[in-house]
Amino acid sequence: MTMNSSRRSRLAEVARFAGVSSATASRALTKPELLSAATLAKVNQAIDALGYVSHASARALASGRSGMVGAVVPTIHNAVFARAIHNLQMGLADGGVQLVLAAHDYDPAVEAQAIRMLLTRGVDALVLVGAERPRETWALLGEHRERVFLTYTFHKDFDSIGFDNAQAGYLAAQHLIELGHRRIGFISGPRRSNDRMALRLKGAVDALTNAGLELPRALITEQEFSLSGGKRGAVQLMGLARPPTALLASNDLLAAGAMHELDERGINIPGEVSVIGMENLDITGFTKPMLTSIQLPTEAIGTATAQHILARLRGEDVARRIEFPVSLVHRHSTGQAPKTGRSG
Amino acid sequence: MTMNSSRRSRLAEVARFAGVSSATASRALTKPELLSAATLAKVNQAIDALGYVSHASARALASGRSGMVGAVVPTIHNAVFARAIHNLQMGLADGGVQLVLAAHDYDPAVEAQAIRMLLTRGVDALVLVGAERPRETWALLGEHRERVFLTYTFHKDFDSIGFDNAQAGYLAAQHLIELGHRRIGFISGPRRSNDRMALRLKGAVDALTNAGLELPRALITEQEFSLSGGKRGAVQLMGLARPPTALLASNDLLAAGAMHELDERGINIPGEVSVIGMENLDITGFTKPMLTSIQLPTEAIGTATAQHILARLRGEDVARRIEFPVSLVHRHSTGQAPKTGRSG
DNA sequence: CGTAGAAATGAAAGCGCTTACAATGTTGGG
DNA sequence: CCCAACATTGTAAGCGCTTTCATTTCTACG
Repeated sequence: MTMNSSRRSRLAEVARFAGVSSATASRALTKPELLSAATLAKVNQAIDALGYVSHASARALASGRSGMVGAVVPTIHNAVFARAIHNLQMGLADGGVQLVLAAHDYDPAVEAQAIRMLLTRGVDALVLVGAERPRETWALLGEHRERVFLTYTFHKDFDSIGFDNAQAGYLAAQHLIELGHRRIGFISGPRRSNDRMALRLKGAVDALTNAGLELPRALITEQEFSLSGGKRGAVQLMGLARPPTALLASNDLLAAGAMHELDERGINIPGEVSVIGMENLDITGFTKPMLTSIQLPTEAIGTATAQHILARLRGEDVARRIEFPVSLVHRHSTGQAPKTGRSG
Repeated sequence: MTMNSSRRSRLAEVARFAGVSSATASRALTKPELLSAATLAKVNQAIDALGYVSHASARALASGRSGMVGAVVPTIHNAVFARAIHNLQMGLADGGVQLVLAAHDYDPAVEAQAIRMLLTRGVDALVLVGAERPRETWALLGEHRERVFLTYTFHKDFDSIGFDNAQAGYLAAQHLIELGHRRIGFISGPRRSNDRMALRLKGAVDALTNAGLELPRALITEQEFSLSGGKRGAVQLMGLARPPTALLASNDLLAAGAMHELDERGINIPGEVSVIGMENLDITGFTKPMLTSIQLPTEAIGTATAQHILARLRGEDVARRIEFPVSLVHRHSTGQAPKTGRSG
């Protein structure tokens, strides 16, 4: 029941109204369990009567805690991050913590700047994506070791929440290899400042190596994360003298874009060329044929990160590392490699 | 050049190091033009030497300005909002302002709560989407009239940045009408707490009315924003005794999902049924046939909102209302209505 | 009853910065 | 050479809250 209209009331006024000291009024907000039931009730009544709203900056200054968590992500256009951020924000909100968001579009300088800003801002925790960044940025982060949380990759010095990107690449390649494919084209997302991509590629290479195969440079193409990027990737790979019999894309959007191109060229999927993606987005059910993909725990990362941070802020002792599994979801875009390759 | 490792240094130390008062040191940060070049240089040198980083909460408390802008959006999964937020954040960052983000998943109670939290937080500006919310929430916003910025719709009492949603619906329907369609099915996104959807629908109805046509209830279906939602919408509408000859979806994802369903039913697009979407996303170029859509100024909204807020914070006098145009992008999913309807 | 120890409350000192207001130094016209 | 007017810098009072430490009030037990 807000009464006074203009000036926001102070805690001191609440205290006076309730007939207690401002220390007690403050405790009603932060540590109610320290007060007797009667006092607490009086203060809360005063708060209602005056329509009191606490002043976040003042609290932050006095307590040293800001009640905010910062997150610096490459972009929120990518569904992977959109999901994770969404869950992160929702989870934090449940704990009364606000999310300050910054994106950097894969530019390390912008990321560094954002990190600096958020640290200045005094966020209680800082969520970052990946582990690839310039030495100076790491140095800065090192000074705030206990507030920094890494996602999508692991790092021994920081709390990390993620999954095994290499394993994701491995599973995808393994699947294709088992289907008899020997020449596999890899459509990667931007690899600059993006260790996840490098790891997925590495996993695929490992699988191939284990099978006595190779992934020549020519069969790797790097494209921006989009349908168009996937299309361009397919154009490039299928334009080779000896095109691959399978396309491994490091996300579903790229895979769907590639399928579009194959379709336009009249190439049968998976009869002539198999395609596999990653992330297991909605779109996998809407391609023709439906897209085989690697399920990544993107939502889980957001939720788990929120939980984890909240627990840490509460002072609980929690695991320094949370790893989620990845798995293959076999649909219809992958099949046996064609009997005879298109070339010698 | 950071020197002292542990304790973060204070402005007072900088002042001492530079041999000036702390007021002067402060001015070096906030109003450098008030200082003589020599003094400014001394202070900046001290700042470097001590690796000084200002304390945001302290500044906020003392100055009454937080350097943060809050945004409360329905969700960041929807590409429309993801884009706008991305641009908003980037634009604000250029002005040294941080973005605090909250999503509410179209739940008015959650939105109200988020608004309250952000206002408590003392954000310098608050960006909201749409104008449909409970009376109490409006009352709260009314108390902060000068900090609230509305996007995607207009409101006479608040600064607004958006476009004419009704016009978008009108254009789409008009296009179909001109192609001879008389029975148009409308696939809407969630309309609860979402005035944009209501407006788009209204625009379509207006266009139909102007042409002496109607949009019966049965031809309107409400689905969640996703490919699957679009598919379900098509299932529903095409399952009618007299199915429509055109589908108007209030976003491209819905339209693409609907096309998928039509395709599975062996219905030719646009020969038998035309489909039109809105937003003009990437995906319009990847459906078969390519999707006709209404171009919405989503990126512009983010960028413009950032500019606008920054200008306001600088105390500049700027327009209270910014409206961007929408336009039809004709591709291949819409065509002449079939000569003979499927029914009497 | 008296008293040790716990529970509840209060007094007051900041948290690190900004900003009126005051004080000092400069400049140029009369 | 004096003084108004301006340009710089300093003094000090907060901004609104939390929290340590001290004090008072209970509780329970001998």
